[in-house]
Order: sequence, then structure tokens, then C-alpha cells
Amino acid sequence: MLDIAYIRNNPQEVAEKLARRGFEIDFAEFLEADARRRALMHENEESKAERNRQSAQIPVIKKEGGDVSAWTARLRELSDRIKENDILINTMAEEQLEFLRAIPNIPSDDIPAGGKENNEVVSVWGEPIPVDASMKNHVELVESTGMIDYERGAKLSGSGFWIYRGAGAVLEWALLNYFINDHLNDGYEMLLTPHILNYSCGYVGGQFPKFEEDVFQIRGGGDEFQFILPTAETALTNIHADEILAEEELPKKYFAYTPCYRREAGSYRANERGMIRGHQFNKVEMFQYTRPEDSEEAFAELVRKAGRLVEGLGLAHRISMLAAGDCSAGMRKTFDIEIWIPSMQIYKEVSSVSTAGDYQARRGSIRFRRAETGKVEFCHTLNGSGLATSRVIPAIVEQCQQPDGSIIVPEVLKPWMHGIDVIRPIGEGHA
RNA sequence: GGAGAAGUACCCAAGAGGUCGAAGGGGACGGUUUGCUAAACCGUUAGUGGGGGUAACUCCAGCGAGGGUUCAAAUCCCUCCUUCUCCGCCA
Repeated sequence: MLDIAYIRNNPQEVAEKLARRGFEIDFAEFLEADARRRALMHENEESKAERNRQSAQIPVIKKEGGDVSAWTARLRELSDRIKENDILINTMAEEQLEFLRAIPNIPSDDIPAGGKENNEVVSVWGEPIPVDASMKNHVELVESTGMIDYERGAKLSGSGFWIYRGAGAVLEWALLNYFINDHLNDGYEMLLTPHILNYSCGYVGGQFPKFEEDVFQIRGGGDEFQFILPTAETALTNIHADEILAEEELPKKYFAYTPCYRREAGSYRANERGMIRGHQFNKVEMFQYTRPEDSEEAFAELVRKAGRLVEGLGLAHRISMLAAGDCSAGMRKTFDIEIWIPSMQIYKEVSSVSTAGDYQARRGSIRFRRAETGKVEFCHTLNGSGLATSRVIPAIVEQCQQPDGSIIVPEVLKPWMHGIDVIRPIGEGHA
């Protein structure tokens, strides 16, 4: 959510900056209503002050044995008027909030304007492996090696679900350990959060109401539902909601492993078969709460970390700076780490590192007290996947495949592979 | 799932319709005393959100959350949330 005071003072500037992400808005009507609301509020608060003053007289008069019926009658009228105005003010405030919530974050000045087509490649690491008729794609590879069992996954849960098994499961878990190890070395605190979250978490994270239909909802008796988290970011954004942190506590550096659950409704395109898009995948998420002046450096750190993880695996990848229109609504700036998928001959996102500035902090009321001034300010929040496995595994099996169909396990995963350094195809009927 | 109890400021805790934005402790901070420490004594300590004002300042809201009753609610009523205790269930 944007700062309403800032909009009041700089409506033109805000509108221009939002236009860079393709969001057209005119604040004239909104500001007019805002002024009306505040005027009414002022008037009503004076009425309340008056009521408080007069009401305090009643016990005094009573004590002297006076008659208060004239006072109560008059105050009843005043009170009724106050109540009516309160309802009106609340309605106006709600409309205002609804309007504000629908406004995306102001994109950072240092990213390109426009949509996807303006994304800029910041750096490239490794050689994009050219297509070769003898090479297999990841779906063939994970099936021929028995790493993934799609058929039985679908039997249990429907399409878009799979089972990691044998060396595949070990590799998956080794990857997660590799990520976790890196974050622990960097002093990040590890969190294992609940996977079922309250509705309000989705709101603060900025996913709701827009993406309500994209999560698995759990309905109880009430109107509001709980949901299974689509990313640990949703949990991590909320842990300090409605809190005032001490300045010394910042930056708070967290990471969490959770499976991520997404409905991904609609049919997949043919080239998104296999693990590129599923209803459940594993991810380690990095998250930071910082002081405003530290968020740029924190952003650079998260990008560096995500890139380094892919590099450590020896996988070809690149880093892209997203144009304003391609960043998700709550974010000021996003860099994607994209990994080369030889069979598709494209780079696919494995990590998305974003800074929300104070946008999420305003929604969730996440603040800190500045030691020097004693004043309360909004934190900045940043998040980045570090990493999602569902696209790393395809990249590993494709980029590390040998002519005989075996897959060489990246060196860096050895500590967790229980001696498996090559994953070989299994014979027919060995299911 | 059933039955009870409780949620007040940094912590403990009083409060039961009218100077209650809230007694009293503790803690923290400042001071007096002191060779040092301790003790004693004195003082300060509601943060927050939101209006108005250039400002000093001022007003409104706020006692788990949301509604209601009333001229007036921490106090009465309703709904919800959380915690604790007991019973049941426990692949």
C-alpha cells in the first residue's frame, strides 16, 4: 500500500511513476473525497469533544440533586448525529482503503519502464548448451532414471503431482540441504513455518484478493478461509505484522523451507510438461526486514546469494532485471535468476529476488523504532527464492546428462548424496 | 469434539456504568545520599493510530478483536479470536 500522505502531496509524480509500469491512474476524485472525509472527521471529532465535556457534567448535576433529563435529551440528539457521521466516515474510509489497496507499488527509478520486452539481462554465467538430437529432455530423463514417478503421483492426487523416489528424492533433499547450508553459513535464521495460513496473511503479502483463486483454500465455518501457502514468502512477510521492532534487531535475515502449493488452474502448455509447473514444489525462501537505508544493499546481497547457489551447481544461467510492468504488483524492483533448460532452449526462472520497499510493511504494519529519534518508521521487506528445486532439477538432469543417459551429480551436492555420484537409467519393468 | 476459566500498559495486578487513559507493585531510566557496592528516598516511564495547526499545542480513538445498549462502557449484552485446565478422540 502506498503512503496516502505522499499521494496527497505528490499526486502527479505518483501517477507518472505508476505509468512506467503501465498503470494509469487519476487521483483527482480520490483526493477530493479524501478532503471531504477529513473535513467531516474534523467536524465529528469536535462533536465528540463536546459530548465528552457535557457528559461529564451529568454526574455533577446528579450529585447536587438536579434534573438531568434536559441534558440527556440534548445529548441523545448529539450522539445520534455522531453515530450517523461515524458510519458515513467509515464507509468513506473503506472506499478509500479499497482504492489504495488496488494501487501497485511505485517502481524503482533504476529499472526500465514498460513490459516484459524491456527486461534487461544483467549478467550471463556459463554457456547455453545448444540443442542436440541425441539429448533427452528432463521428463524423459527423470523417468528413465526412476527419479520421478509421475504416474503414481497422479494416481494419488491428480495431474500436476509427482513422487520423488530413490536417487531423485535423495537429490531433491540434497539440493535443499545445499541451500540451507549456504544460508546458515551467511547467518540467516532458519524457520519452519505453518503451511496453513489465515486469510489475512494473503492480504498482507499482497497476493489477495487478486490471487484468491490460485491457492488451495481450506474452508471452515466462517466467511474467511485459510489456505495452504503458495510460497513461504506469504508466511515470512507476516511474522512481524503489527509489530514494532527495535532498530538493533534489523536487518532480520530469515529463510524457510516449505513446499509450495498452487492451483495453476488451466491446462499447461506442452512445453511446460514435467516439473516446470506443478501443484506442489519445494522451495527455500530468503527474506529480510531492513531499515529503509539498508534495503538496496540487502537486495544486492539476495541477488548475489541466489546467483551463487546456481553457480555452485555449475549450471548455465543468467540474471535479468525486470521491467516495471513485469514486476509483481507489490514490488519496486525484481531480478530473476534464470536457468538454461537445453530441451526448451530458453532460460527459466529459478529465483525471483524482489524488494517491496515499505509497501508490504504498510499493509502489515511492520515497523521499527529508530534509536536516535525514538520515532517509529516502516521497515523495508525483501524476498528471494534461494532456491526453488522444481526448475533446478530439470536443469541439472538436462545439463549434466551423459550420452548413455546417466546424470552426473554436481560436486557440491556430494555431502548429502550418500555416495551416489552418477544417477543411471534403470531397466524396463523396474518400477 | 465437549465442559469450564482467563485475556487491562515492558511484566505482575486492581478495577465492576460517570474526572479511569486507568490504583498498587516490579522492571527500566534519571536524581539525592555514598569511599565503592548495596539499600533507602525522590522523580520519570502508553506505546500507538488518526484529525486540526507554520508552531507551541490541541482534539478524537484506544483496557484481546468486532458489534450492541446508554447522555456516558475497561465495567452490561452479543459474536469471534487466543491461552490455560479437565474430559473425549488419537490413523
